[in-house]
Amino acid sequence: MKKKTTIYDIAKVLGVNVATVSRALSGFPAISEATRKAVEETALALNYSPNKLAAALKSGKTYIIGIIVPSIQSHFFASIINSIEEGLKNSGYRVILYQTNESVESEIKGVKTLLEARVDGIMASLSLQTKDVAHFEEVVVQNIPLILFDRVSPLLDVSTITMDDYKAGYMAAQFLLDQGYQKIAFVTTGRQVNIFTERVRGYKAALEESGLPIIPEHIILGGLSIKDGRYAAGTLLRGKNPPDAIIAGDDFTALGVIKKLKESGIMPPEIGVIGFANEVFSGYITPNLTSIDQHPNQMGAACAELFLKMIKQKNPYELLEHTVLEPTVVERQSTAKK
Amino acid sequence: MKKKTTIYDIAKVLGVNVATVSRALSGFPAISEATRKAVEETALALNYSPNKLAAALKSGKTYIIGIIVPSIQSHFFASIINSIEEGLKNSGYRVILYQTNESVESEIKGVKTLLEARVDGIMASLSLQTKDVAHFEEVVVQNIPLILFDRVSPLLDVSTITMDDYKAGYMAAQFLLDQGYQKIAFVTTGRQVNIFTERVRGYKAALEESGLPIIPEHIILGGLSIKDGRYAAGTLLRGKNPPDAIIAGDDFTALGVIKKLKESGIMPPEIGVIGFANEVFSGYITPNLTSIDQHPNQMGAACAELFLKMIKQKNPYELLEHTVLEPTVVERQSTAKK
DNA sequence: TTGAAAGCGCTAACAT
DNA sequence: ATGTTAGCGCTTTCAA
Repeated sequence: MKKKTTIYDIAKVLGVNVATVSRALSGFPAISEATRKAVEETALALNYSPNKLAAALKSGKTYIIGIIVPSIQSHFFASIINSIEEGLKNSGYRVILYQTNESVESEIKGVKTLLEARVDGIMASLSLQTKDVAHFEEVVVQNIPLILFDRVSPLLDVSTITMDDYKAGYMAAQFLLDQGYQKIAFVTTGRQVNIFTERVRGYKAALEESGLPIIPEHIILGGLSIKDGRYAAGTLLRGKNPPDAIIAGDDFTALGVIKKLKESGIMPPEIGVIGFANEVFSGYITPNLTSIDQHPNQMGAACAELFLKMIKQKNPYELLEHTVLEPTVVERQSTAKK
Repeated sequence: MKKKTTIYDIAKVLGVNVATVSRALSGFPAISEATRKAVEETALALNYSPNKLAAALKSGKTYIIGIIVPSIQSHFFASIINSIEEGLKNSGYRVILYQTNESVESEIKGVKTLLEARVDGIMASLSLQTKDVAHFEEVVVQNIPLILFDRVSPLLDVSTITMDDYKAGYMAAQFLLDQGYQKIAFVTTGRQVNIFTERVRGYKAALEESGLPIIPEHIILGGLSIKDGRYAAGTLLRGKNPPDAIIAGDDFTALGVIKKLKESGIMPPEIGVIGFANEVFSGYITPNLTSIDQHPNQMGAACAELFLKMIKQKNPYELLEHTVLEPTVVERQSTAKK
């Protein structure tokens, strides 16, 4: 292993002090132009690459921020991560990812790992399993900026970036009502996660406002997946009071619902179907799926912006923001009731 | 900012030496059970969190490996990353991601960043823009394990994990021929990237073996995207010798092709369509898209395994492996010629 | 403008 | 089994 060049090597070559080299390299103002130039040239000649570890150890800043997400495979989270990176690009911050795969244990491990790596900040979206959030408290105690996005917890007194999920649920139901549908079912997860419970709340509110009854059999709390969607659709069709429209907790579930409907000889929009997340494929399946867009890019950009604001203050927690983004209905064929 | 607990604090409390604490914490064998227990308890009581930075600075090992990919948004790369993480999970290695967004400058910056972070290894898939790979040479010079996957370069003498892209192209064409298609077009990118050129080579070989002519107008070298697919399909349909089947460089492009065909009143498999990557949506669009599966999970697992092998040797480059994975045709409706 | 020197928190010889 | 001690490569006072 070739020994790496350090500032000592540069200092020795030039016959100056390491401190001078350090200053020259880090853009310290009180340095003669000649020295700076000489240092830079020598650094290049010796193929010098600064050891950020040492700098971080000394300065206490790693310029790394950690992102904890349930899964990187989902287009929603991948887009958020993309936008966070984009928003942080010019600030010198790099990003480490940690996937929880919807497991709390993994999430706990992730927080620990990031803390040990001495990241300068953490952005997290909670796993479906997460109920207790004690593992995040250490982040706050250490005064490290923590931002929760999308899946947040009221138990944590930190800044958040979320969707207005109540409104999203309301919008989905109202949109179907406006199209003329009357018996609207909701297929989602039973997990007590705010984004999902809020959507159901919004859905119920829309029905009530229209004077429609809330039918318990129309709310199916299973899982979220293509398979769960198919299963739930089957249950609804066999029920004694089949719906004329179905809201699915995400687009994958909606896909399963559509599959089952088509197999049963029903082609949406005969029964209306609407999903959440506006995945890539949603515009291309048959029929195209109407979906609630949750604007992951806005969410990621907001995370980055907020983080940069937080680190500018002496105490990051001086500032507590709760940004709520507005969902949008992306209208397509699956709800085009004539 | 609360001052963090260090091993010195633990040592002071217990009246032992820091080295003892360090040993107890890192599972050094020659330590009395009593001491180990006392140290562990005190560590817990003081809410100790090891500073990996300091450990890394001293030991020269960060236990972080960097992954450079063109984009995390693609299901293909997301799956690979997932599998790498999975394969590394129990070895203590963590993963930093760097996205190039298909830009060389970004790739160069990524290599520099990872080197500065003193990662213990780098796994990379080249951007479409990348021709010169000098920026990766420094990694090899520093004797840091470098593995190239999927999009590799012959200019770099490192281990690789790739698909047999020649075979993939051959399989796609042969599969269509077996279905009875005769005039097969290929829509892909003109970039001189091995995976794409190899596929075209395989495609040509299959045609030749069947005694079919290679028609230059049937090979469209534009870009890879839904838009590019639509455009290329339009060009092919308007040509004086329209094809009866189209191979698209990826599933998104295939999606564009299908869209254009449907708009022109042609429903595949009337004209056969086949894509690459077997994206999530491919099984759900209408008609379902036949696609060449590139087994990203196998690729990620192979990367992780190879990396672990490399670091086990004194000289990581003592071992040079070139693993080539086999593609698979996932047959669906878009090629079901009767 | 530059130099000297003290650490950041940990590990790993080398001693005992 | 445990203690001593010298760094890892850098930043950052304090002096000059």
